Amino acid sequence: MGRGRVQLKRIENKINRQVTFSKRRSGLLKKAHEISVLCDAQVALMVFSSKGKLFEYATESCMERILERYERYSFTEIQCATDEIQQNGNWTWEHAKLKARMETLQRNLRINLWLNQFLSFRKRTKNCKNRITYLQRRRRRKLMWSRHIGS
Amino acid sequence: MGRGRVQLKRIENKINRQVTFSKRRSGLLKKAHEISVLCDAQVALMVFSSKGKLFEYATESCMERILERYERYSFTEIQCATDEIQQNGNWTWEHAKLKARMETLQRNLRINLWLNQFLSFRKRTKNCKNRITYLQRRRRRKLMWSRHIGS
DNA sequence: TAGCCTATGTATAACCT
DNA sequence: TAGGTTATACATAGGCT
Repeated sequence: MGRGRVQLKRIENKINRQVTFSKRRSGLLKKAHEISVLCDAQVALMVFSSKGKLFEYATESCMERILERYERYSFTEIQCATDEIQQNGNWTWEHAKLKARMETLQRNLRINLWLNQFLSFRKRTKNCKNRITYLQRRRRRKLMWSRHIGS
Repeated sequence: MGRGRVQLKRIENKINRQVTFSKRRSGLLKKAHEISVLCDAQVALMVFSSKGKLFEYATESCMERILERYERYSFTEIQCATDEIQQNGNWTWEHAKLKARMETLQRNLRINLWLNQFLSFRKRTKNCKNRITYLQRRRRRKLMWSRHIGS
């Protein structure tokens, strides 16, 4: 598009690549939005630049719900695949695929576990801080009380 | 595009909507692929039709890795947000956002746990079946051996 | 449902600011 | 780095099969 045909290969000039990325990214997000509105579809789009910056679009700006839907979909797929394996005993064929998927899900689970640990750690830290503040306050109160009595 | 300008609103005619969806979907996937190649970007795209069918594109056809990256990114975001909360104590402002994110992640965790339980159940079932087959075979061997001795 | 055709609207490459 | 301009290439609406 534009002046001259484009070869479908990495743009070597860094500046051109950055400019093209910026322009095409906005085009892509626009098109994603259009199809979601025109055709009543749910769309989730994630774009990581080569520098690792994230740009995202999601229908009704609810990425989580769509990702969850994707996971459910994948889950159902695995269930079907496994049922198939059970039925026709074609274990070796689906094995690699299933194994790969499982590993990914276990990785995700690990990440989620991290997150939970992290959050509970934060919570504990916060509680701890609150506790300290409470104790300090109580001590101060006591001190003031004793002074009050003393006076 | 094409003959006549398009209003950005849901196409009411069901057949037109389906046709447009099909055409625009392929266009969107193509553009996603192009930006990923030209600009060295990682792209993950999920499109659910109004009927609930999933179409997806991912750079190097590895959706899992990109989703994982997204999760890591979100994780870092939460970490930053939480750090911010810790620093300036602006708890109430970020609380709702954080809580929503957490709920989603807990839901995802639950799904992952289900999946693991499901898969280990399948494995046990399979092991159990193998055990039965093994016992049947041993019994048969024994029987044949006793017949062999008897003859 | 998918594929081809063609007029037309859009996106965008190269360039400039 | 972002925003504006313009010539082109591309995408696609509506029609037909």
